[in-house]
Amino acid sequence: MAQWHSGPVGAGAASDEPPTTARGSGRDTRQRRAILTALGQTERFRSAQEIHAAIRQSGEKIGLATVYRSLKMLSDADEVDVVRDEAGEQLYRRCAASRHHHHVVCVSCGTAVEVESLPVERWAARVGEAHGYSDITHSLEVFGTCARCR
Amino acid sequence: MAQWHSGPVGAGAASDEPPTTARGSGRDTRQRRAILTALGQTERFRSAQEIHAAIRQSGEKIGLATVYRSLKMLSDADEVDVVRDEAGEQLYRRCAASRHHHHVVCVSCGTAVEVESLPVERWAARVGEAHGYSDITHSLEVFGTCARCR
DNA sequence: GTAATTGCAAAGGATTTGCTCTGGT
DNA sequence: ACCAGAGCAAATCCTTTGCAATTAC
Repeated sequence: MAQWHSGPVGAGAASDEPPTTARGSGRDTRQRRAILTALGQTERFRSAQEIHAAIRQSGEKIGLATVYRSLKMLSDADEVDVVRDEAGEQLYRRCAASRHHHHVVCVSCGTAVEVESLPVERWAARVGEAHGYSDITHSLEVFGTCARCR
Repeated sequence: MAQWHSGPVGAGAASDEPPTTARGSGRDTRQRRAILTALGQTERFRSAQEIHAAIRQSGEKIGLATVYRSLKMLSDADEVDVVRDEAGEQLYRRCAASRHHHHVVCVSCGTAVEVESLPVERWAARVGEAHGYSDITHSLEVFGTCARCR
């Protein structure tokens, strides 16, 4: 119940290796690989359930809880970005940038592009402090309809 | 399941009358008045459950579903602003401004101040369009610890 | 009188968790 | 061997809904 926000949602991690490599995130299991592969196959933000369904359709057998647990680990490790759709559902996507950034997300298909803006970052910090707040963070996402969905 | 964002969360409505007046939002019932009164008593963002508890503690009898339904109507009518905390729970607050605006929210107590920024609005529109998206909207909230909670 | 509102309680839906089993190292 | 990780089902938790009983107008 009403626990307050403690940090910005979303960040990212760079990746040179094939998306099927697990790296620092725990053991190298078949399921973990399947999830990383699935994440690497699209630039769309998808829900845990969609990702789970996609993996199953590819023939892999995997439990929903495993998908949730893995996505949690990956997001905690900043290896995937997370946004919430209007319904409050969490959506995941693998990001290229490792630095702080935001997204322009298609409201129709979830396809997103990464963007950054120093001016906005500064604006948030300045406004927060100007009102007497400290430890300023912010959440920001831009939504719209992408060219393909128009 | 993954329904995409369709509009910005939060707006507001002006109010000259006492916060206990219902105005255009449906019938004037005891419960509706209690909710508006509760909303008028704080500038903190609170969950439907917290508001429900607050009303009950004040002696009024009211059902949780009624609180949810009323808050939904009020937010649809832009009479209350809504934000989501980190857990995805929806939090409500009555806002003074009727124009589009954002908030600096205390991560500890939920107290918020309204802010606006044309530069950021423009930035969002420009960036979205620059990437080929149309019908641009955005969600933005600034978080921090307020002076009283420091 | 009539339609909007309320109140429960049940239903929903996303996410988490308990616990045992399996497989990586 | 050891223990992280996987499976599955049950449990959470916020929020919505069905439906009969009320109540505003």
